[in-house]
Amino acid sequence: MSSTSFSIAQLTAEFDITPRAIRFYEDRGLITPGRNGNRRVYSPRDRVRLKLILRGKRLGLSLEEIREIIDMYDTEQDSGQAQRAQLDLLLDKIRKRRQTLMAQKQDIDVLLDFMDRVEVECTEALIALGDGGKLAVK
DNA sequence: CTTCTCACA
DNA sequence: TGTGAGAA
Repeated sequence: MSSTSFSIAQLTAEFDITPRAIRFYEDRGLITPGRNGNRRVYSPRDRVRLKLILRGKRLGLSLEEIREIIDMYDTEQDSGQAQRAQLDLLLDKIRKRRQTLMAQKQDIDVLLDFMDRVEVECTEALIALGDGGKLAVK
């Protein structure tokens, strides 16, 4: 049954990432696959964790933040409270991430406006120089 | 195919 | 946060 364990190649194919990225996550302590000799063996649980890692990345979370969250996923055997704690943490991460994004969006809008003004200034300066260079296309 | 290490943006 | 190279 290939359903009980996966090779690193199977995982890279399924999630479209490199073997090195997967080993990197392991190095960072996000996943701890077993070993068959020196080959890594990934359990269904490892696969789920990998999926969670990728989802966290999409949300723009750091590997450290992702680790905090999915580590609770294990502690959740006692369901209930732990489940709640994990969800609360993820919610908190998402809200902070949103704040950061909003601030960046604000900075971008300000920069875009500034560029509009500088562009106009440049164009006017060019015209003042005596010729609308661009417009005089032969 | 997979492993590891060193170096590097 | 990963990648590339090179050796085993």
